[in-house]
Amino acid sequence: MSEDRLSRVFAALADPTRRDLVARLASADATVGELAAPYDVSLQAVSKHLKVLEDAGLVSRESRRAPVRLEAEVFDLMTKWIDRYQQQAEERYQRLDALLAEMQGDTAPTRDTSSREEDAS
Amino acid sequence: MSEDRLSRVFAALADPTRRDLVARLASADATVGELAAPYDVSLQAVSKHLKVLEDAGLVSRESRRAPVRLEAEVFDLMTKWIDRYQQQAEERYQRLDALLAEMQGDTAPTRDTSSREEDAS
DNA sequence: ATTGTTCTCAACCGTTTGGTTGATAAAGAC
DNA sequence: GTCTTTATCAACCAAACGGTTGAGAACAAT
Repeated sequence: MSEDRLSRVFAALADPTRRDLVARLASADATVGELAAPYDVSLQAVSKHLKVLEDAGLVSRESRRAPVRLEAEVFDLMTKWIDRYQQQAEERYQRLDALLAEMQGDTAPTRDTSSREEDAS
Repeated sequence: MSEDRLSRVFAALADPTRRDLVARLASADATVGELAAPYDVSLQAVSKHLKVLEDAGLVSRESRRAPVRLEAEVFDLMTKWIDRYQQQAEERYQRLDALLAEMQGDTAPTRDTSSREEDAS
């Protein structure tokens, strides 16, 4: 289930350190050690963070000490989800605005396509 | 810090139930009770979920029993973050491709065309 | 004012998370 | 080979999470 995958992606990015790792990997691949250097947590902690990112599919490596690479395709998963509901919500607002405009400018509200919506009192 | 806000937004969306709530609110406002109905968890659990969404700024209400409304602007925060690094990563790939192309068309074949990474810095 | 209904608060419980330290595996360097 | 560096595994800990139940607050209705 890719639903579960979305959960993992969002959860992975909910941590500031992990978001920073992603941000840095966007400009250059880097080894675990290099990535860990700037933070004041242990290397093990960063290694764990990378595992979370890897399990979410946001990051990959060819071998143990190889540089970590950002997996940009996963971003599409998120944007697809976001865009869908953002668009849907915006359409609703537009419909609502149209309805209000109609009610105000004209006293013949006969056909309102958004009939299931309660009247915004 | 709006950095912290991003964390809250991503964390909020990391839960499938909360994503579903957002999905449903994208098509229509709804009260807590209405929102809770389809799930087999307690109303209190859903109320908690809504609080998480509210703290993240994803959702709002005018009063206690008023219908919950989706706050679409927050999506921009995410897409802005995502787009930035996605774009950055893509640019890197393009630069890398260009580099490889140059190296191949140019002098000695440096053999091993699949040695993609590093040295791009 | 009393009654219902709707929602939130509080306390609790098991699991997950982000961190630690210490030991161990794996890859390069000599 | 041996040694050193690099990264992971394992066990542990405190805090946060997602759920429960029970009590109480807030609002609508009579």
